[in-house]
Amino acid sequence: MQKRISVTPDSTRCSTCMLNEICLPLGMQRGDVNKLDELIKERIRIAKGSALFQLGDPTEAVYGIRSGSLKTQLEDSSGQVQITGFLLPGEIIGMDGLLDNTHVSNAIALEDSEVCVIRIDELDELSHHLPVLQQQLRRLMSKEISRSHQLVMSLGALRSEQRLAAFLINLSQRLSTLGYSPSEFILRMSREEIGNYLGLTLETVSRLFSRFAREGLIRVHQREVHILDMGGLRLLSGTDCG
Amino acid sequence: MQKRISVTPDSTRCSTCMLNEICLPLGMQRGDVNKLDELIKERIRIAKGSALFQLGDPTEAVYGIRSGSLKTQLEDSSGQVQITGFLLPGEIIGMDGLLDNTHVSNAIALEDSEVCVIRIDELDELSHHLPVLQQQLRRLMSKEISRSHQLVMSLGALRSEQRLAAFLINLSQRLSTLGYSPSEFILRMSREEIGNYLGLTLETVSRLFSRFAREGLIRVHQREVHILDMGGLRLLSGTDCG
DNA sequence: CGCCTCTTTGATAAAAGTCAATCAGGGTGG
DNA sequence: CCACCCTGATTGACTTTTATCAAAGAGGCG
Repeated sequence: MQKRISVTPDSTRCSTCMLNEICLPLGMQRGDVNKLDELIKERIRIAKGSALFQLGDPTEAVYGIRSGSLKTQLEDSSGQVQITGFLLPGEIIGMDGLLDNTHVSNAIALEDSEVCVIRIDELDELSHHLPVLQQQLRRLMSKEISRSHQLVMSLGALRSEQRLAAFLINLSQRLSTLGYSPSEFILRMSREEIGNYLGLTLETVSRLFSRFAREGLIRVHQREVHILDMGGLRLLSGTDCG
Repeated sequence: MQKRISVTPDSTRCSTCMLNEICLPLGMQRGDVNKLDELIKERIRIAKGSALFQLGDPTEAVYGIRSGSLKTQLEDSSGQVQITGFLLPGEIIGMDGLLDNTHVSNAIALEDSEVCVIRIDELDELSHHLPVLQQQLRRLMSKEISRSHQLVMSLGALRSEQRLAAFLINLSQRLSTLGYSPSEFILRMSREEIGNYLGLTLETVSRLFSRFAREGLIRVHQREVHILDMGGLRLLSGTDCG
C-alpha cells in the first residue's frame, strides 16, 4: 500500500512546487529554497486507509504532504485510539517521533496521498550549508505545538457545538490557503473520525451537523459541506479558532 | 516580579547542575554538556503568581526550569483561558512561540521559581561548534508535541475519573524522576487549575479527590496528596498514562 | 480574631453518551 | 441492469456524566 518514488531532476522539486509558500519552505528566501531541492530525494504514495508510519516504527524522516490528506492518531495498549490531527497538503507530519527516533503515533491516509520524504540525517547534513534550515524545522515544530495546544483548548474549554464550529472554520481556512473554496468542500473523514478528534460521539457530531443546517449556518449532505453563514459559525464557536 | 541574574563562572552551570540528565542536556555526551555552559548566561527569578512571559511578548529565548514550577496557558480574545501544561524543574518552557518569535501563551509561576535563559540566537551561534545542540532542541520540541498529544488523548478519550487518575500518576512519575517521593507530594496548583487543565470544573475535581480517598486509592488533605494504591489508580486510569 | 480564599459537599439541571431503529448510497454479484 | 448488502449517517428515546448553583467549612495571614 506504500510506493516509494525517486525524485528525478525533472520531477517537481521544492523550488517549483505549488506548495512552496506553505510547506517546509515557508518564509524562506528564494535562493535558499533552491538549495532545498537537494533534500527531497524521494516521495511516497500511500493508498487510502493504509499507514505512512505506525507506532513503534523507527523515525528516519518527517514528511511534507504533497497531495491527499492523512490523520495522525495515538493508540494506547488497550487499543483505545485518539486522533490528534487531520493533515492537508503543505503540512508536515511525523514530528512527534523525533524524541528518540521512534514513532509514537500512526499516520493513516484518508484518501490516496503522496508525501515528500524529508530525511532527518540529510536535513542535518544540508544544514551545514543552509543554516536557516534548522530554524525552519524549529518553526514548523513550534507550529505543531501551538496547533496541538489549540486542540487542547478546544477539547478542554469548548462545548460540543463550539468545537464543531471551530473545526469547520479551521478546515475552511486551511483549504482556502490551498486555493480551494472556503465555503464548499468535501470532508475526507467520517463522522466517527470527526467525533473522535473532537472528543464527541459520532451521533453528537451528526446531530450537530443537522442542527447547524436547520439553523441555516451550513448545508450538508453526507460529506459535502457548504458554509452558508461564516459569521454565524464564528459567533457560535465563540473563539478566534485555531 | 522578575529578577534577572547573571550566571558567573562560579555559579552552577549545566555541567554541574543536578538536573543535568533531565533538562536540556538530556542524553548528551559529557564533553558536549561542558560546552553547553557557554549558552546559559542568565537566569530569571519569578515570584509566585507572576509571568515569565505573556501572550504577544517577543520570543527571545526558551527557558529551562531550575526550581519551582509554572503553568502555561492559552488565552483567547474573550479572555477564556486553557491551561496547557504544568512544568517542573528540568522541563523546558516557551517552545511554542518559535513560529514567528512571538509568544502565543502565558507562563505563570505557581510558586517562586527560577529558570535558565536559553537564548535562541546564542543557541544558533553555539550550534556551529556543537551541532548536536540543534538535535537536542529538536528532541525536546518533539517531546513537547507528544506531551500535548497525550493531553489531547486524555481530554478526548478519558472520563473525568480517568483524567484525574492519569494526572496524578503522571505527576508522581515526574516528581519521582526529580528524586522526590512518588507517593507523597504537595500540589502546587489549585483545584480550579487542575480542573481547567483537565477540562473539568473545580467541583468535579474536588469530588473526585474525595471519592478516590473514600475508595482508599489516595489520602488527600487540601493540597497534600498521598498515593496509597498506585496499582488501583493505574487500573482506574485505564491507560499507560502519558 | 476575623476576613478572605480555597475547598468540600449537596441538590438540581444541562449536556452529551448510549442503545436502537431506520435511512441513504455505493459497490457487487446474480 | 437491477436487487441486495454493507457501511456510514441520521434520528429518536432514554441514561449517565458532568456542570451549575448554593451553602457551609477550613486554613492562612494580617
